[in-house]
Amino acid sequence: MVRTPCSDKSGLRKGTWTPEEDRKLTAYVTRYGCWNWRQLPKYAGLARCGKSCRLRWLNYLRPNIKRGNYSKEEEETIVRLHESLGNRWSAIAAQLPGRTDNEIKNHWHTHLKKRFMDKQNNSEKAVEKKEKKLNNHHHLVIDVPTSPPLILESSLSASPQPTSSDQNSTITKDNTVISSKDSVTYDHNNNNKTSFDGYEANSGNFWNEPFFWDSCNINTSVTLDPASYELPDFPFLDEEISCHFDSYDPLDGFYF
DNA sequence: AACATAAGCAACCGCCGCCTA
DNA sequence: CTAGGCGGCGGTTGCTTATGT
Repeated sequence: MVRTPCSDKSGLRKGTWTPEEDRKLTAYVTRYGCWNWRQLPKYAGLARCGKSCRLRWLNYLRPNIKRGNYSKEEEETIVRLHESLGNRWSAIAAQLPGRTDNEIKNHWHTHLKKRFMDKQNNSEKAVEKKEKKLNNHHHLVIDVPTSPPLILESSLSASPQPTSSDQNSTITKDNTVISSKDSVTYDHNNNNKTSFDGYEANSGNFWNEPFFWDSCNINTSVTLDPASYELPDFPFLDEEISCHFDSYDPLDGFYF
């Protein structure tokens, strides 16, 4: 799944995230939290808009993200919740730990919707049949179910196809996401190759100092364990701001 | 083998509601 | 009360890969 990297008029990058950008964002958010998404890319050395960073973190980089095939139970939950909540994907995602609203939305549109509609159609046809039959027998009152049954056939997950996420990336035991399909290669033995416009544009303050992973050992994959980083002090020694991060939630990876 | 079409999914866009000054 | 900033959300797009002809 590779999008051609591009940038908009303001010089902000768009499109697929590179491993380098992932590392920068992961390192920054795990260390300092998401105190302000709009400002964050500037401090993290990313030429991305805040929304893009937020989306990337929430959907792919944050810890405890569950990738890969959906279990039958998960699919049943999605269908059941969608019936009661509609397209409120965030509310549905809240009931499925590790799954993101975007992923659930995609899964619904590509897999579950069709099955659900088929079932609904079959159900409606069955009702029509029943209706016809009853009408033929001159019955006046017809009991029409308002919604199709939510029982999923066992065949739905009988031969699950690996998702592209499965095929293209793996998460190791230490929460390391390894992508084999990234369009941008990064030479970790030569960090100079990855000089970054947004980063270079700033000078004379914190962000024209060599970015912190230049001097720390980060392996070639995106590591999500904050403990594996050696990060610098908070970039701005403003007590007002840094006091917000005096506690760290290891589950969410945020400082509060 | 070459082309066309469908499927899958990461990422963007724009709207909305909340919060604060 | 109001306007602006921000985050969150859902719809949509566009690119790659898989499958069919």
